[in-house]
Amino acid sequence: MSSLQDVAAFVGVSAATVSRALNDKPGVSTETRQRILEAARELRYWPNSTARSLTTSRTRTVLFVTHRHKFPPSEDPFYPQIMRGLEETLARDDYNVMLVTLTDEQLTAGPEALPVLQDGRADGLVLAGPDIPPGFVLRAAASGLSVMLVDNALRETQIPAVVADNEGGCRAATDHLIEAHGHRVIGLLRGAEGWATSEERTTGYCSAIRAAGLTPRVVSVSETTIESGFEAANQALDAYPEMTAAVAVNDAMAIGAMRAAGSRNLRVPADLAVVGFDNISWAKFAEPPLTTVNVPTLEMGRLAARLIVDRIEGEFTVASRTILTSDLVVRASCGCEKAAGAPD
Amino acid sequence: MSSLQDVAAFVGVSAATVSRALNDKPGVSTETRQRILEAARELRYWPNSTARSLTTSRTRTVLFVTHRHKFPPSEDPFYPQIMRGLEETLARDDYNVMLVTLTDEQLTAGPEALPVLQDGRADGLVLAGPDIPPGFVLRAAASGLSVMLVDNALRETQIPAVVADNEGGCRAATDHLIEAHGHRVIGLLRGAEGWATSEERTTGYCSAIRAAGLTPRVVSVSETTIESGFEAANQALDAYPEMTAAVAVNDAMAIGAMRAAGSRNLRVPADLAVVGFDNISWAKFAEPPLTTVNVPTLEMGRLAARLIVDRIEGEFTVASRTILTSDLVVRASCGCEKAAGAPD
DNA sequence: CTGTTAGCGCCTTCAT
DNA sequence: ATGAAGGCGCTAACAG
Repeated sequence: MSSLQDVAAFVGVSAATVSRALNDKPGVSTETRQRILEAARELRYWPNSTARSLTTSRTRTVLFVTHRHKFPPSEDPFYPQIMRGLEETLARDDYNVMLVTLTDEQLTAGPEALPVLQDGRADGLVLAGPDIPPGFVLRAAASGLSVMLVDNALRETQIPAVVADNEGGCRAATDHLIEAHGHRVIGLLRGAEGWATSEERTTGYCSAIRAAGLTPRVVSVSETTIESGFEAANQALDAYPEMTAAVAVNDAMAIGAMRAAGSRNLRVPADLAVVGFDNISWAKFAEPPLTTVNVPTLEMGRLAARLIVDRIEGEFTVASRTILTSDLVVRASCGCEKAAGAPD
Repeated sequence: MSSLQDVAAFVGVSAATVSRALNDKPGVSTETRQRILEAARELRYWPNSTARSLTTSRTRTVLFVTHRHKFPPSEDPFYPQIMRGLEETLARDDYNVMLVTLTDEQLTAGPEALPVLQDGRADGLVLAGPDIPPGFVLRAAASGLSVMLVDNALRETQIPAVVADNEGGCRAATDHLIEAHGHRVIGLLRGAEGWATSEERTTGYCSAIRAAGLTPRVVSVSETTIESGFEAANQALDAYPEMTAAVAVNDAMAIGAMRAAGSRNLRVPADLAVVGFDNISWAKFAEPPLTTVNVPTLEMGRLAARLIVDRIEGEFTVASRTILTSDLVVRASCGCEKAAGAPD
């Protein structure tokens, strides 16, 4: 590999001049600049990023940090998709993404204990997912690195975040069951308390329910998997026999709920309408196809990329919390018609 | 951030001694080593990875390179999962993974045109997916970086690869249709020619078919998506009206085939048995649940991690091609019984 | 406009 | 067992 020195020697100028020419800095005559560019091409010169980082103390690297179990999240490319959006957009600005998945222990030990966050390898962190402890986020932000949250938010802080409109999306889904299908007894199947997204979705459900003069019926279980959806639906059906519809806080739970209905010989949507949240990849292949709320994962990643680059490069950013709209995707599990046959 | 110098000054020794102590090199008395370690902890010292890389010319970074459309592959976390396995295992050896997704243009332009492959940012590349052009692979390997292939292989080269047993898996699937269910007219739905994995799966199908004294009936379409599976199945059903079973080279095509059957009022598996390949996450939620061949994606990533670290660190590695077994996952779409109800 | 000097933080001879 | 010196490849400050 040839170095800056090689190019300088080749052209017969100093290294400083080559550096200036290659970095589009002023102070080089058009002619020598030309000769330098040609020489660089000829010698197949590429600036060594390590050396550059050492002097500039910028790595043009962003860490995509998630809880290890989230990547891939049990069964769906939710976070991978965010990462892809991130990578795609960062690449345009010549930034790179590094994947960092953290165990529970590492998450509780905190950012100080992680070499990769301390050794100057990265300029910024994108912390993805509601299961990154607030303490971790705060201490990471205090460490001098630029920090962004995605699919998570810390109220009462200035840490910028990109989130889906969980509340609005869940309200829309619940409204749809009430208004388009006339349901009056609608359960909410949710996971553990404490995660921002779950709380927000619950709020959306409750607000739609209350606005229609109905009673909220919430069942909480400890996780948000297919299995726990199965369990939560059974609990709900036992507790509220007159229930005709269920809103699940995510698609995995919704799938579980549909399985639970099936195991009780209830037809979906005739006997029990079900809607989910996330619009994961296989929601459309569920039987019946799942009505759900879309979360624009790719967009979240893209936006996070722009925002973190702005922060790293010291640009002024106003918004500290960006909410992306989450639209209802109507399929068949809510009771709407849906042509079978060809894929959509 | 404190530097090596700071620690040295604090303890009252030279930087060289601190370096030796921290890197477990001989030539430091047990006592000073102790004092240095304590000082480092106290000052919250972390070696700066950039500076270290500059002197050692090692970055402890591996690039995970895929075609951009593969990540996430159309709808399933196949490559994300490989990447996760890679990351998980690399992390144990203090290596990091960077995600690089390449467009068609970048793939044809070749590795020389990609700064990230030329600027000394990484020690090695894991090239994932059959759609990385051979030329790209060869030139990457010639560039001095350590290279590994995953879910792809280049015959007649020494480039190490980790692949699933595509041939054996597809043979097993086809055998199952013949032996367990007595099918005699079995179609193969495949995508474009040229990709190693597709070719190998086709070979497995053909060998099973021939071993049973049957005739291969292959339908090739240009892609391997749900849509193209729909199309291929329709073509096959038109061409071979007596066909009672279909093997698809991947699960997406299998899902498409089941939809095609449905649109012709054929029941799966009664009128048309279908098996897929990959065991993607939603295969088990298909209706009926899809019988398919599992590909151990996590394991592929883990193994790739070990092998590339060995290569980077100059260890001797014998195998240039590692084949991981791919087992048949029997569900209902092949005609076997499968209890409905609770998730599996 | 161009060159010289210095230094980023670390590792590695070579001396002592 | 320890220290001094040099250099990895690049950028930045200061001269000219």
